[in-house]
Amino acid sequence: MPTIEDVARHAGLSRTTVSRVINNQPYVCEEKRQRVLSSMGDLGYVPNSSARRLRNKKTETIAVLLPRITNPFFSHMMEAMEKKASEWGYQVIVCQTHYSADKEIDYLELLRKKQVDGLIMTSVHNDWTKIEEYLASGPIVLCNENMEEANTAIIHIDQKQAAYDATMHLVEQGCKKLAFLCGNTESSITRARRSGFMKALHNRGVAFVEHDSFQEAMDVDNGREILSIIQEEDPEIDGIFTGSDEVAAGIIYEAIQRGISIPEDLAVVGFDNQTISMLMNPSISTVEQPIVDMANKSVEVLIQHIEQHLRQKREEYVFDHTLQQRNSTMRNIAVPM
Amino acid sequence: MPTIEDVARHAGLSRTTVSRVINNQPYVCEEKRQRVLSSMGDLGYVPNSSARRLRNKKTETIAVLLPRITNPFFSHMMEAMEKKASEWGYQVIVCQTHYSADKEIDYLELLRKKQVDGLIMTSVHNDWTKIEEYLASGPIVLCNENMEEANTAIIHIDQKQAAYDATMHLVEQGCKKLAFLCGNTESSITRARRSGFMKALHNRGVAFVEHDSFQEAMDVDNGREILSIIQEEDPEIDGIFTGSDEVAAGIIYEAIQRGISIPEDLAVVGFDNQTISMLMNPSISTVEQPIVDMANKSVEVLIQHIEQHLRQKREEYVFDHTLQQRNSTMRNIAVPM
DNA sequence: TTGTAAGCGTTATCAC
DNA sequence: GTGATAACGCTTACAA
Repeated sequence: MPTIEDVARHAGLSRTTVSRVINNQPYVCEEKRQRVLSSMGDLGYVPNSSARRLRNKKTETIAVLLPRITNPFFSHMMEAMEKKASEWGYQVIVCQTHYSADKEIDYLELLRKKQVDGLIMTSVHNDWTKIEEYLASGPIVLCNENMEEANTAIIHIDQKQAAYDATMHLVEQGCKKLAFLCGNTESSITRARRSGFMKALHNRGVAFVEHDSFQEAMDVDNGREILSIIQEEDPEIDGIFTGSDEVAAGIIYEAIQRGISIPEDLAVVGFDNQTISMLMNPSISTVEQPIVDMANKSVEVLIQHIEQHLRQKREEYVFDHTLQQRNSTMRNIAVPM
Repeated sequence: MPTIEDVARHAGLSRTTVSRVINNQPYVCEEKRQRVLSSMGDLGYVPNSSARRLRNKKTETIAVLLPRITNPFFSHMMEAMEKKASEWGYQVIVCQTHYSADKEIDYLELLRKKQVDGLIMTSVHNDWTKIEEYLASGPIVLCNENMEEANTAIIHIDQKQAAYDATMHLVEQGCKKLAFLCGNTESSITRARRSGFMKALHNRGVAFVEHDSFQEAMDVDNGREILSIIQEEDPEIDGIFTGSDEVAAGIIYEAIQRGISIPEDLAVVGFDNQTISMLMNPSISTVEQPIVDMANKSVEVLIQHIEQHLRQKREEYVFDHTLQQRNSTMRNIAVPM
């Protein structure tokens, strides 16, 4: 592979001049500019990324941490983030934590090694005090989680209000005994949603059920298992708040197998308005989040922080959610499927 | 940020010795090794990735090209690839081509810039002769596509046989007039599947329909539109081969809206055995590919090529597929849902 | 407008 | 065992 030195020699000029041409800098006359350009062409020269990164102290790369890319919520986040980053000339490294605090730390280390200029976390599995240490090495943006103590940019919806809205909807449809499901037990999201759920119940005096296995509800299989448990242990439950459309889909699938009718016997509300929520039969009522807008904002804020060396300052962006009412909850009013 | 120089000074030793400790090299006595280790701890030293990349001429990073990460087929590929790469200590850059040949070239350039050590393509939008030029800069593995001319490692299933199997299944269920849908028109996959589809028809003398809009069928919305077109233009079609479960789901969704009964009026077969194919009601018959195995193999082969400097040699790995028969096609025999 | 030379933070070579 | 020193390929003062 030819280096800048080779190009300079071939063009009969100095490395400096070649460098100026590469970087579109002024102070190089048109004739020499052309000579450099044609030498670059002749030799098939391409600037070496590693050398530039070392010299310029920037990588033009960001890392995006998420649990698993197969979860549609996160793949939609990633799609938008990669697209936006690419527009700004940044590369994106995928970092799947698989819900592990240790893996999360491994990926945060990318910041200290200077392998990335900045990092977006869409899920959090360590305490903020632990994560905060990494802010010294580069900017971190939280997208989705809202940690109260976090002194950095955070992008999210009002999870408490969203859960409240969804739960109130179940209550209004006449549910008398509700179950609350969530993913990662200790996340800020779960705490906020639980609090919104409880608030809605409190207002109406409806009963609810806690169960250990309702604490790790992430995917279709979890949803199926949970419906089985509910049938065995507490068949009186007639309404379920789930934290994801996949879990809701699993519940509905299993309910159909067992001849339980949705929404009459059991109303179910999902989260995220994924394609599956529209496709299921019955379709799934769900809370819609503006995923693409949130993703775009996260990347913009991160790149701004990178380029302006901002850090250690809380900066909050709250996006709006909307409740999509569909057939998995609508008991009173007939809704065209 | 402290450098190796700072650590050396703090420990009262040379950079060389510190470097030896960092890289677990021999010829450093235990006492000094400890002194270095504790200096590193005191200063919070972390080796700078850019400097290492320049010096060692390797990035320990690979790029994975795919159309869109939200497509479940590709997100499952990516999940497995990132996991496997991570086990080997490699980072993964996501490169979404959005079906564009130009974007594909932009990402191939990562190889020439030495920003990645190697690259996996899961879809191809340029001619092989164009892509081949990049082999000079680093290894490329094709996972999913099978280009006949490609002199590199390729991992795939027998798409022709898979399409043949799926089509024969439709024929055996009594379909008299079939439609063939596919994604990217000019891909090797489409060519192979079309040829398998035709072979099955040829054997049985069944009719089939071509239509321009059947050529860009990638997602749920495309599926819905296509069913509308079929209803208007050729309602006699009673069996559809789709290249993806999402398209099949869209077709089924729209068919239900219109009161068309599946599989009696219309049998539909999907591809990939995604979650959606099990969840839909009726469930979708589909061709299963061993995505995770293919992804793992691709990463292993790529890393082997990187570390052993192999290149320019055709090397083919063909994986087995299986047809999952479900309710979207099973007319004769009742299958428990 | 152009070129010389220093240095980004590592690691490999070679001498001690 | 240990330590100077010279790269790796690039950019940027500073000089000319």
